[in-house]
Amino acid sequence: MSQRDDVSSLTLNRLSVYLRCLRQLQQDGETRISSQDLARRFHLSAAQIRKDLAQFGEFGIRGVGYQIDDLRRRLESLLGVDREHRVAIVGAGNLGTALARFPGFNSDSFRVVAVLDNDPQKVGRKIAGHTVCHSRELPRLIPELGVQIGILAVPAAAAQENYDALARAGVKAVLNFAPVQLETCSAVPTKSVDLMIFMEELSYFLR
Amino acid sequence: MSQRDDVSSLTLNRLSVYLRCLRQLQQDGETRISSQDLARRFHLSAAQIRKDLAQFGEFGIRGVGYQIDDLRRRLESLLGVDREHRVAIVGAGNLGTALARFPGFNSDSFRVVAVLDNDPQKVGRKIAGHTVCHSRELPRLIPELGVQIGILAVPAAAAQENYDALARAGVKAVLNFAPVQLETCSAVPTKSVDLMIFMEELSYFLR
DNA sequence: GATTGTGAATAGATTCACAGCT
DNA sequence: AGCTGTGAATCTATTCACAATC
Repeated sequence: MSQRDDVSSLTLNRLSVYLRCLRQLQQDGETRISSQDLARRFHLSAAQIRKDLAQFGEFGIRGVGYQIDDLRRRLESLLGVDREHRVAIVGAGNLGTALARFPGFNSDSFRVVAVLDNDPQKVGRKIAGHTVCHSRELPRLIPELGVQIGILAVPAAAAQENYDALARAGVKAVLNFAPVQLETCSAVPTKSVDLMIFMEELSYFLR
Repeated sequence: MSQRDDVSSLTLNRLSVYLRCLRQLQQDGETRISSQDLARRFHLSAAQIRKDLAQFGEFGIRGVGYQIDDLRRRLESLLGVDREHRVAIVGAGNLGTALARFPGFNSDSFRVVAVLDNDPQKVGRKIAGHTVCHSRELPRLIPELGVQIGILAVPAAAAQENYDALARAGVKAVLNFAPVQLETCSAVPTKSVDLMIFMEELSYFLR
């Protein structure tokens, strides 16, 4: 169970894809699969599957393939989704609200435990079972609720200060939806999701 | 104005970032900037800025730098965001609703012109000024409204069929939020945004 | 003197192809 | 016989460093 920190984001994202495929296969009643069949079935690359997995150990059986249940469990453990992570959503606008209701955020691996906003109008409202708290409570709530992951769903102008507040309060990772290049501290890994950039990429192909 | 189709996604995404930075600078009243200053100010790489831009022409002045207004316009034209693209959102759940209200989708470059759903409960409702139409109207509406970009905000199980319907109806690009590996036809470039994969990547760092 | 644009160098990711197990 | 795990080969992306230009 090697755990070097130099695993690329590309690899990690593919591991998530593999995990999803394995779950599907298991639902379909399969118990074993080869990298080749996995690749064929889900439009992936067999060599890449093997290389990706090889970074973390020898999970397969030569001449046979991978035991689906076993590999699934190993990937879950590797990605850390075999335990529950507590999530706080900062920003209770359209996006924050949609995220709070997102099924993936109320699953076995991720659980929203707080929704915050600095707009007095929104504080006190109920969203997906959570009463919106004022952002000023953030430094208290994060440690109190054991929040490990912060989700930034605030306007661009407010993103940096809220990132800083989350980092100071002790979250271990941040998912940012605001369209800014955050100045991140390396102790708090951050992933940015920027809709406008995706749209502009598509726009490039419309000519 | 070279327009080869072999520009990497990474490069395109950085062009979007540069564009955003230039707009900010222009708002701040700047008129000229060097790759070095741009890099310093927004935590980018000067050499990479120059290489990225060089793929499309010579936009700068040696010894001087880049004219902000000029470069901004060239990037806008390059990315195709100097014209309006019509957008249809398929799926009027939480996410579809949040997207319909997203300011970026009611801007100069992108305009939502239709929201569709196959749930009779949702058809007829108003979302951000749009009356939700039934998905069966899709083949008629897409050409009629001149929709170029389709946004998939439907459950995983419905994603492929709706992608196919959008492609058949003539959209030129698709942004997919459903957690599936779509089988895409190469004529309709597709970008997938998968929240669960982002979360699992962050989860990896929580140990 | 300053900065771009770019070939050459380096680093990183993917694919190939086969030795080594079962 | 069949499939994994992996070194070597290829392809892609980034960084370096400097000649060309203003």
